[in-house]
Amino acid sequence: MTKKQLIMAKSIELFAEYGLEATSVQQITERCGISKGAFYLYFKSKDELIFSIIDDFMSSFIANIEQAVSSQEDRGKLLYDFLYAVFTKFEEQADFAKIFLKEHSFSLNRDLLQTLKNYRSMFNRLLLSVIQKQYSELKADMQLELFFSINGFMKGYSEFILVDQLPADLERICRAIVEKAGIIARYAHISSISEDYLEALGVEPEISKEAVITLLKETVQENKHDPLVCESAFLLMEDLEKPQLKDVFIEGLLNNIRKNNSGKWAAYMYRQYKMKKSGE
Amino acid sequence: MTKKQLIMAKSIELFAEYGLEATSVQQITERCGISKGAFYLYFKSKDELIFSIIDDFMSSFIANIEQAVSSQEDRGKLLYDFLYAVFTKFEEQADFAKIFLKEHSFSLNRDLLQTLKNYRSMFNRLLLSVIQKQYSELKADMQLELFFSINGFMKGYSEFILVDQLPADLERICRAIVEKAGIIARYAHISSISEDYLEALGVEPEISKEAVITLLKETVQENKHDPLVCESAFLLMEDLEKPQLKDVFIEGLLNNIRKNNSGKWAAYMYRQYKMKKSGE
DNA sequence: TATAATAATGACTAACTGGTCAATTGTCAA
DNA sequence: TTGACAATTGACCAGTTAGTCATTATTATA
Repeated sequence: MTKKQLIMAKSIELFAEYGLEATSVQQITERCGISKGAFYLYFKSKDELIFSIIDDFMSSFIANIEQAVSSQEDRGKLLYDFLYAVFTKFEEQADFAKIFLKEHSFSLNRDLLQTLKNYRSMFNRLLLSVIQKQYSELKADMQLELFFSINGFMKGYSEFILVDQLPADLERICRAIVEKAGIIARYAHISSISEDYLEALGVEPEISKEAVITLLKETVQENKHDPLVCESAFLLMEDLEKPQLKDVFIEGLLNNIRKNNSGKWAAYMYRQYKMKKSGE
Repeated sequence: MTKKQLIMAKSIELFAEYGLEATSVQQITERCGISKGAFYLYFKSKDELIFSIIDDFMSSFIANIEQAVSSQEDRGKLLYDFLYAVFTKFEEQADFAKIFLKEHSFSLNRDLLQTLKNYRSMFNRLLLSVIQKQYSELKADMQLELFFSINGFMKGYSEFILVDQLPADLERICRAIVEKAGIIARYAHISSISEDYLEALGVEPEISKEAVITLLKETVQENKHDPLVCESAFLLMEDLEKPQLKDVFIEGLLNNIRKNNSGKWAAYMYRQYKMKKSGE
């Protein structure tokens, strides 16, 4: 573990315990057993550290869910996989999830707020797409109802798992939520919120070709030793500049690079970029 | 508006915008147009201010809900009334609700945390009792499921109303939630969480006779001019010391004192105390 | 071993925090 | 107009914060 990773890991512990504001750089360096100066060798500021932590977690969070969902062929199991991916990650990274759950927006840097907003809308879009696939027979307004319901269930159970720290059977929780979603889809009729809100939910973030290439390059950096990943990434970059490969090949290449979080994230953003392109 | 109320009102605005920690006493006094010294004439410390704000809101919040629920004869409408009372209060006091929604626990005074926990469990008990009455045919484990579901719905919609600040039709939202609760009660079978958790949800706080009397005295203080309230409060105090009145009279006296928040709160705590007594 | 390059330190600064209190201002009865 | 009392002020204190930088320790290289 590099010193940078050490700082991030220990910071997450402290942030989860005391909060972002109330944790001082001093405390962080003490827990890491390094000097204050050393901290500033790895991060320009406390804000940058917070940004790194959130960005790190959220990108791998989104990428994980996306992978879980995209690898599920059976439409009837999509929501289950989605939920299971969410809760597993939450349980795995309980400390981070606590920060995320509790610290909503206050006193965060503007850029960070915007980034968080982007991630939230990515998450919303993922959940929405799951609902649209698994409950395709529903009208838009009732899909929105389902969205709110499932979101609520997730919030409630997250708090249960994280705050109360009680042992929970994730599979059972997911099955219970899926059951409830199913019966709501089947029997509910009253819509609570205008379906116009659907648009506001998952505002597409701007993704530039350059941003995707940067992500691919990072993936290459982190997988220097793995020729399969590197070659796949280079081919993908080429195809971004001059599209000629068939979709099936691209999907294969994307699967090749999904070896770690950085690769999963690059793959996710690649697809988003492509989808946006083809939509135009 | 007294200066104390002014400080509280302006503080709520600032806390909702920047958070409890990030708002300084300086900022508060500036917004109020008073000096720093003046602040400390009305509050011993910043902590005491925060405590006052939370205590003020929460006691009236709980008391309001309790009144709404206890005055509803039709069991089928209990949940609706409960939800409507919750959301109305949230919309009314959006700034406070934001604080409450966002600021979960970090770096708060121990006493304050305990107080918050007490209020939360009062809230939980209220919701549970509503569920137990309106869905009395359900087994305990499915009542717990309902509790989690409704809690989730409330969280989701609260965020929608407060954070996104969109115009919302409260009645429609409440009807939609009640419908979903009904559907879940009717068709759901998978329980996600052991029903043992029911006990942990609404741990009864300790209520002493003295505490209730103090509340009654405060009510008298705030309603000096109203002989009906004063007389009722005194009779209630007497009956606490030497119980002799029939329940129906006590209920009447309690209704008499429910003229303002302080009275509602005293009435709520009186009943809680009585219920605990009779349960022993 | 000697030298260059890199990593790490911790005393320091300037800004801000919650909280205090001697000094000032405002009020009102005599 | 005076004087007693209460209300109000803001300079001030001790403590903490994020962030800096001259100095020192460690490592790699020749």
